[in-house]
Formats: sequence, structure tokens, C-alpha cells
Amino acid sequence: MAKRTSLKDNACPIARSMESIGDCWSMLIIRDAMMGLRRFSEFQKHLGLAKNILTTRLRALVADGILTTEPASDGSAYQDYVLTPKGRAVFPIMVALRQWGEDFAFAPGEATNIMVDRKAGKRVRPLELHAADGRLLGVGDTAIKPVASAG
Amino acid sequence: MAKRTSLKDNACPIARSMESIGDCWSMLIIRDAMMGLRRFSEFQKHLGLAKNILTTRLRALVADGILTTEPASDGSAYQDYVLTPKGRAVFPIMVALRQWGEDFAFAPGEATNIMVDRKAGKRVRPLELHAADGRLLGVGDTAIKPVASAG
DNA sequence: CCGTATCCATTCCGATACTG
DNA sequence: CAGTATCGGAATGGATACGG
Repeated sequence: MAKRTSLKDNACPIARSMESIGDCWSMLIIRDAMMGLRRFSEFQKHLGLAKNILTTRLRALVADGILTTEPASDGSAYQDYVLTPKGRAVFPIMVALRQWGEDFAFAPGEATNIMVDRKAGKRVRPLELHAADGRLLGVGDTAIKPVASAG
Repeated sequence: MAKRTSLKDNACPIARSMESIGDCWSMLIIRDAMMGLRRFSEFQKHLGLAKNILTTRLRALVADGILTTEPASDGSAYQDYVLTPKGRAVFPIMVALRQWGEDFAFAPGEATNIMVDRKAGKRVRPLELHAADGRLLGVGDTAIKPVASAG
């Protein structure tokens, strides 16, 4: 009774995205992969989660085409987990999440992993939404096709 | 045994963000709120979830400062749920999620809710990451403070 | 080092029934 | 309309022990 509703095939792309990456561990694994981590133990140590959970998440991410496995770069018999283009494309989401978290969800300490612009040598706070004509967009500048029942 | 680890106070802003909005229903409620929905029944009908779950999520979002309640605009005895500034600030995340979903998570049908640029009258595909100097950023242009064990 | 296999507790989700 | 109360069941998270 009452299977949990899957949003994988939902018509809304936001719902589909959330179904793929709307999970804390998955997102943090992607974050760590963007930081250059690629080995099972690296993820496990850095995230501090149980190994079976990490296994599950890695498998799901591979099945989703976000990560892929390749022969270990150090010549060992194991594999590296590396981002696919689809996985690297999560980058804007990551930056948006980071900035929102910094602006609106405060933590006791300071962030341990600061995303920096390597060349400029400073923090990246660059997220902007531009329309095709170059104009900066905000919430007030956008609309969504209204729902039938809505006002 | 084994309480689920909370990331509310995690040092990483991405983890904190995911803890607040890294939930399908919460994100979709915010989406609908951005679409102009504000009444309990509107959310319930449009999302198709059980009322008790909607209640829980709305409460959490209010407690998180993402939504706030105000007297119903139609004069009824009930309340409207409207986005706070913190809630409206989720907009860039929403756009990033939408674009990623459109680009990489295909669905059988077409999207029902297309985010459009009202003035230009066309689809918004504007997400870009700019450094402070105006240069466009990608994954390759950024780095994160390396972890001790990495490398 | 890289997982797999159990096991248990908790949480969460959805349905339904009920109230003002 | 806008919730609350309750319940069964499913899924998940985490600990731990084990195997190649």
C-alpha cells in the first residue's frame, strides 16, 4: 500500500532533477568529485558515511550517468569514480546551492571548502542570471505558465 | 541506534542548503510558490500529495524562513503561504535545476511548466557563471581547497 | 583497499477518516 | 477549505562483520 511516488518521469524538469540529485549524499559526492576525489576510500573518509550507503549512492550515480568508472589511475586493481559531462554540468547548481547556503543558512563555524577562482585567487560569488539580451534577471522578471486553478 | 545524520550545522554551505531544500516536495512547493500558488488547496491539488505531508512540508518551510504565512488575500479565515526573501533567493537554484533537467534528464512528454522571459516572450536559457571580472566560468576554471588525503 | 551481506531502528510516505 | 489524527507499510540509514 502506498508506494512512494517516483518523479523520474515527471513532466517538470525540476522534479526530474531533484529525483536524480536531490539527495544530500549524492550531491555531496558530486561536490567531492568536483574537488578531485575519485577513490572509494577518499569519498568514504571525507564524507564519513557508512560504506554500504556510499556503495548505493555511487551505483545510483553511475546508473544515472553522472559518474562513470574507469581503471584506477594509480595502477591498482580498483576503479576511479569520475564525473561525466552530465555530472560536470551540475556545477551551476552547486554554485547556486553554495551561495544560497552562505547567504541564508548560517553555520556555527566557517566553511571548510571554499570554492575559489584559481586565477583571480579569490572567492567566487559570480552567479548571475542573464536573459538572452544580456539583461540581468530576477524573480520579478520571470513568469511561469499559470496553472489552471491558480488565481 | 544510528540516528540519521543532520547536516543543518555542517560547515559546508552546500550541505546546509541540501538539508533545507534538498527534498523533492519542498523544492516543488517552492517552485509552485514562485508560480503564484499560495493556498493550501492549490498546492495540494497541483502537487497531488497527501494533506498531512503537505502540512509537514509547509511547516518546515515556514520554520526555515523560506515561506511565511499571511492573512488570506481573499478575505477568508485562512492563510496564504508566500515566499520570504530567503525563499525567493532559491530562484537561481531553481533555474539551474530546470536547465540541467532539460538538458540531461529527459522525460517522455514535454515540460508543462516552462519558465519564460515575460518581456522577451521566449524561453529562458540564461544561466551563466561570471567571475568578478566578467569572465565566464566553468568547472575547469575553479578549484577548491584540496583535502588532506586527496592527490 | 574495496566492497558485500546482514540486521535493526527510524523515519517517512501515503491513505483514510475526522473536525471546525 | 484547511487542516489533524492515526495507521500500515515501505524504504532508508547506519553499524558491524565479513570476503576477495
